[in-house]
Amino acid sequence: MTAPTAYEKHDHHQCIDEALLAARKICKKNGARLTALREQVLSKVWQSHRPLGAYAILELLSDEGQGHPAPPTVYRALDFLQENGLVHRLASLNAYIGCDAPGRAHDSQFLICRHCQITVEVASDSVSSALKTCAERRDFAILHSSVEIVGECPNCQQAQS
Amino acid sequence: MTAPTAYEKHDHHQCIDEALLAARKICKKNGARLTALREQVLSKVWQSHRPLGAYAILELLSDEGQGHPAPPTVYRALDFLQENGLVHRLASLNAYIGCDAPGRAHDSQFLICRHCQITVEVASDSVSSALKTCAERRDFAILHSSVEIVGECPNCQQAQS
DNA sequence: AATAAAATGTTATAATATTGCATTTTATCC
DNA sequence: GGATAAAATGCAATATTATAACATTTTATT
Ligand SMILES: [Zn+2]
Ligand SMILES: [Zn+2]
Ligand SMILES: [Zn+2]
Ligand SMILES: [Zn+2]
Repeated sequence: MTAPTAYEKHDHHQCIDEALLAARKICKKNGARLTALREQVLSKVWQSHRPLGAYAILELLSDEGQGHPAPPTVYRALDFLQENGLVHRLASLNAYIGCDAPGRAHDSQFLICRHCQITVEVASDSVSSALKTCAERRDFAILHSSVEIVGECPNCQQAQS
Repeated sequence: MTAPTAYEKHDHHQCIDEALLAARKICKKNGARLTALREQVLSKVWQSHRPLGAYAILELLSDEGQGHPAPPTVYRALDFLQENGLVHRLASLNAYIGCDAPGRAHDSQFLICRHCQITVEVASDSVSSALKTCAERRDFAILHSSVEIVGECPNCQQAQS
């Protein structure tokens, strides 16, 4: 099994299902409580491979008839999901996306298509080690790092020409 | 002459002066108008090696008795400065910092001390090329990229122990 | 000097995020 | 099982960051 690359057509329900399964497993291991609300937020985040803003998630929850939750509800769920490595926040977009490799410690590296917004998480060892070397050279102790690369995905480049 | 490393004690007035001089030169070359207001904003941004929020800049301008400018005033100046490569925006902090190498095209790479907030811009070729390779491998066309590494600067690490 | 373009001033408002406190749900202890 | 504590959620208000829309002023061009 190869992971779907997001750009390609794929059975996206599988992405959501896998994400939820992985999340349950990880939370169990961490002794963290993946409540119904948190699962709902996580599945909204996974509804596409595009980053989603907190207020967009809020609307989706409303639409689903879960009452009309207030912002803190969503932000708290997102905080929980981030703490448990299940979602990442993309600072340049004020938006959130499901983590592709939850459970493994890793920094945050993304390719973001400015056209279609499809965003893929990458886990480049050479990027990571370049960052590490760069920091070490300056005696800087890394706590966490984030890489956000904005550009055009293969599909959108083709559509252009 | 070696560039001050921000962590070390240095004559910071020189940083500000150099930044202003460089800015004038670049704007002249670009046919861009570095107005009094824009210079004021740029020097506020350079008042420390710490990223500064738009509203903080606004306050500094007020304190200086330039009247009480409104947010758009500052945001417009910051937009101008960014377009001309004189400041960078740090998305993870919603804050702005003077560019260390204006004039040369480069992506945005920073080491941010979460303790003292001192932030240094780095220009690591190995990071840049790792990013490039990583994107190419996925047929992703980079428009721009940003790297924000959060951790502890050498000074704050020492103070710890 | 007349005109157009660019920059700034001003007011209002949008978008994102947090604080503080009440209530409910879940876990823990006896 | 019932009492207690801890965690999660609901909810109202508000803080923070950023932009839109339009009037006025300044600067450049003719
Ligand atoms: Zn998918
Ligand atoms: Zn695309
Ligand atoms: Zn300095
Ligand atoms: Zn520090």
